[in-house]
Amino acid sequence: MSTTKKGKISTRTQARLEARAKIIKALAHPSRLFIVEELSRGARCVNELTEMVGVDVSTVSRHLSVLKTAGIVQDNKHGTQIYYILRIPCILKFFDCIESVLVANAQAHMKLLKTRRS
Amino acid sequence: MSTTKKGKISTRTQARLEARAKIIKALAHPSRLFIVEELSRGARCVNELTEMVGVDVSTVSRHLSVLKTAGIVQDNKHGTQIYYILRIPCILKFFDCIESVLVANAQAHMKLLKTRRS
DNA sequence: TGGTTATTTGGCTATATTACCAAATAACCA
DNA sequence: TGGTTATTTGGTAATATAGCCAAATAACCA
Repeated sequence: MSTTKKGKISTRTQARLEARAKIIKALAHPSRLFIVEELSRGARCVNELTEMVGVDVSTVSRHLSVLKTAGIVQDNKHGTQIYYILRIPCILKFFDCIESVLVANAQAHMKLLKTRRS
Repeated sequence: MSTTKKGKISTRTQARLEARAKIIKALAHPSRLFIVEELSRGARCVNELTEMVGVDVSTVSRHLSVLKTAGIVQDNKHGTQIYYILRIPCILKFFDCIESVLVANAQAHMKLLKTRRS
């Protein structure tokens, strides 16, 4: 038996955590969240996304590359355009959970305001 | 009606994306993922977590502060110790989705190896 | 009060991330 | 082939993040 039970993090666990963190980090940017949401509605090419996101096309390309490296999106060459699609649609459910953090934060904030008043 | 439908991102949407990204970013670190998982088993004080994570206590304290600012954990003073607890337990389900990205990545890798061989 | 333990914060360095512009590459059309 | 459009990549600057050590704070005990 190796080190488990309250001890330091095992190498195996460490690797698992790093792998997960990489994927989460790939999602941790407003523009990339937008891209993922948009792709959930269907394939989009770099140009289309660029117009919507409103930053330089090279920046959008880099964001897409981050998502692709993480395995979240996949590209599809079609003539001179490259269409991106979501590879893991379940990523969207994930957002519900994030939303619940936001709701809780908002509630806590309200409560704080009320307390202050009394 | 304001700008929706294919146009650039609205200010409102932008704000929503930024709020979400902040929370996701707070989770995007191996040590913080570990902390969240550990807290899902029950309250832990900074010292306990520090022993497990294996970095300086000041670093763990900073990680906890990131999670707290994001609204993911909550602290509970108890004598000279401060116990942290998960504020949003659903955060854990979230990991299943991340896991499915990892599985898909592994499968793609396998497939690639097979293709190379033929 | 003075000492001890738990935790946070300031200051610093190293590294990573994001954005832009300009240039390179790729695919198509005339 | 030369031109045009779509996309990626190199280079660079600004900012953010993660880690450590040392010092500050807080709570307890003798």
